[in-house]
Amino acid sequence: MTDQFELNMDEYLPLREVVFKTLRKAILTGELKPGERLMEIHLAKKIGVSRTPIREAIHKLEQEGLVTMMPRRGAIVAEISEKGLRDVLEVRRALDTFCAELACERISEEEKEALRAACIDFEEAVKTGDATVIAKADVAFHDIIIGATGNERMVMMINNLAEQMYRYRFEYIKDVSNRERLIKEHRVLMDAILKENVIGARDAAREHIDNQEKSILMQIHLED
Amino acid sequence: MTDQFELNMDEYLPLREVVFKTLRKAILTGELKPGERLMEIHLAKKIGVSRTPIREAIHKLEQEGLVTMMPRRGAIVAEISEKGLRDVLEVRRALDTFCAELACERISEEEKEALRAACIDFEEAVKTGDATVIAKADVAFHDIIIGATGNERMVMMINNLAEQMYRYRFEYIKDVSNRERLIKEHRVLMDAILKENVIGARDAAREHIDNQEKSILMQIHLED
DNA sequence: GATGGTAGAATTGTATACAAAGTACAAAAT
DNA sequence: ATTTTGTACTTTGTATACAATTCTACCATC
Repeated sequence: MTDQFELNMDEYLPLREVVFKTLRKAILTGELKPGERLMEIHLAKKIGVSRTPIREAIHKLEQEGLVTMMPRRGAIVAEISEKGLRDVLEVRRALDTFCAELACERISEEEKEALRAACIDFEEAVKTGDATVIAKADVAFHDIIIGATGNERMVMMINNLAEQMYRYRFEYIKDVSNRERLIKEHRVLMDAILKENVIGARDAAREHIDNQEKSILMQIHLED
Repeated sequence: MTDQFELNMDEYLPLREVVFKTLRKAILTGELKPGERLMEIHLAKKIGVSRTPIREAIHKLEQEGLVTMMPRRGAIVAEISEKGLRDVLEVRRALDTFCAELACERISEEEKEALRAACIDFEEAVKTGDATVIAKADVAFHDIIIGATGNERMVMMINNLAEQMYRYRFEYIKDVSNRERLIKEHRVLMDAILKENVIGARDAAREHIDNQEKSILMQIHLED
């Protein structure tokens, strides 16, 4: 009587989506480096499809801000300037602090429980020392807060902004010296939200982004 | 000695862009109504191009949130729910208040002058009574404030959010009873920014969006 | 040596062809 | 009368062909 026949009838994914995900991953992991050209025929041959889905995927990546297109001369992996990063972080600061406020007002009991669990998961992840695991746990923690706003548009927009910074964020997490601070910041943010302390949550969220910005900008400057 | 040779070397626009703009305008003006199907062959014949640029334009519209696609069954003009509108407005509230704050801190003398001019232009536009003219002057006024932040990403994101609501916003402006209030709100917001009164600017921006939300939601409910 | 022009290759933009899936509707079955 | 099913017709997804533009390299000219 249950939906036991809910077997995945919807396993179809257009090739353009497959290609899109493939290329996005390649960009976010650094396999495709900023400035590198994306040539349709080459990618088509490499991935084993025709040019059409490649083009559609590249256009989607352009909309996401991960590639830059110039008419009649193709696409390159987007180069993000320091100014661009600052801009992204500035928007995130506005949205994340707002999310923290909203979360205080709207978070449900289930979400509170999930938040506690995610906070502990994050601390466990730090213990493993694996940056990939830590990054995932970090994303999960923040997703709960953002999701607690109940605002799907907000979720989409913040996810997109986060994507822009994925590479730098990952480097930030790899830096062991940041990890204890991250744990502390998560705790402060969580406690404020659990107590529905709006001002405390907002301040904690701002502090969290500020520190992220400092580290990322420092790291960028080191790269020269 | 000026840039008098800046002649439009870049008059080339890919067909996909032309089609995109055409369709977007049709959606925003209500010529294509929410729920209406966008069929590639029909549009191709109507506009006089092949399916390829049509497809690319539709995909772009999907990314902008103006159309909804279902794999293998095509695209429809996006239907925006009341919840969706509330969500958009909520994000705008966060961003617009933040922009107002930033504008106080960063606005240049030239931008202050432009803001004064735009405010007067808006009042003049209201006198004409033409909703299209008013809407344009309104957009110009807000564009100066957003632009004063110097954050290009912010500009892009707010523009996209504004686009989602264009139809409703337009109805709002058409309602004569709102116009005097709009003038007053613009004045209050401008004065706060010119005086670099951060708190006043933020409050004025919030009030501005709150009133917009009230009117738009009321209008939606009337439509039933 | 620098400049400019030209042929050819490479690449993107657009159109079209073909395959696969979805839709609509009428005839048949219950 | 309602549901099922078969079939013709649309429509989308992908591949490929062709056109237009840009890039590259080389040669001629100054």
